[in-house]
Amino acid sequence: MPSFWLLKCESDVYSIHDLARDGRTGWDGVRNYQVRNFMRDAMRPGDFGVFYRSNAEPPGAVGVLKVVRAGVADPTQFDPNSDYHDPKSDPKAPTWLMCEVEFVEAFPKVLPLERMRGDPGLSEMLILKRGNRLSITPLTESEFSRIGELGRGQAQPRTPTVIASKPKR
DNA sequence: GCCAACGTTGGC
DNA sequence: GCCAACGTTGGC
Repeated sequence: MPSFWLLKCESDVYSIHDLARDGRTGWDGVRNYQVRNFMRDAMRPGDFGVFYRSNAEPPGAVGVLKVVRAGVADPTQFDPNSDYHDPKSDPKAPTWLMCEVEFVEAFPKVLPLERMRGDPGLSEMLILKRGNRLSITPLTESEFSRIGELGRGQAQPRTPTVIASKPKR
């Protein structure tokens, strides 16, 4: 039984189109202990994730990815030229982990954060809670599938919209 | 560019 | 181990 995740990335750093092009990438640069522990203790190959873009106009969900490896040592911590270099980290016991993900799909257009905020099925989603800044958060299966429906534009309206028109004479 | 929220750091 | 100061995130 897979788990489901929402992975945030600033869109000018790495986009869903970059992932579509690369096919597979290391989700590196995580420097938060809680998120590291998610990747170490709970994330497993075969899990699915929503790719979420932050610091973008509009912010929102842009596609789906699949976890192929989890809890892998993040090489950027040992790279003195990287913004994520951590000189205190011991190569024999790396402080920071990453996961590897592969492209699954890009939504035809971004599903804006604002749209997700308005959806009753997503009201408990952590990303919508005030002050939540974790770059990876768990999703329930129903949140994951709802985001997929909305993102693909296949969601049924809750109340059928009838366009009233005057009969032509 | 503002600012609320949160994590981290470091003096004591 | 407390907690003030500081840095970062990220929506708006």
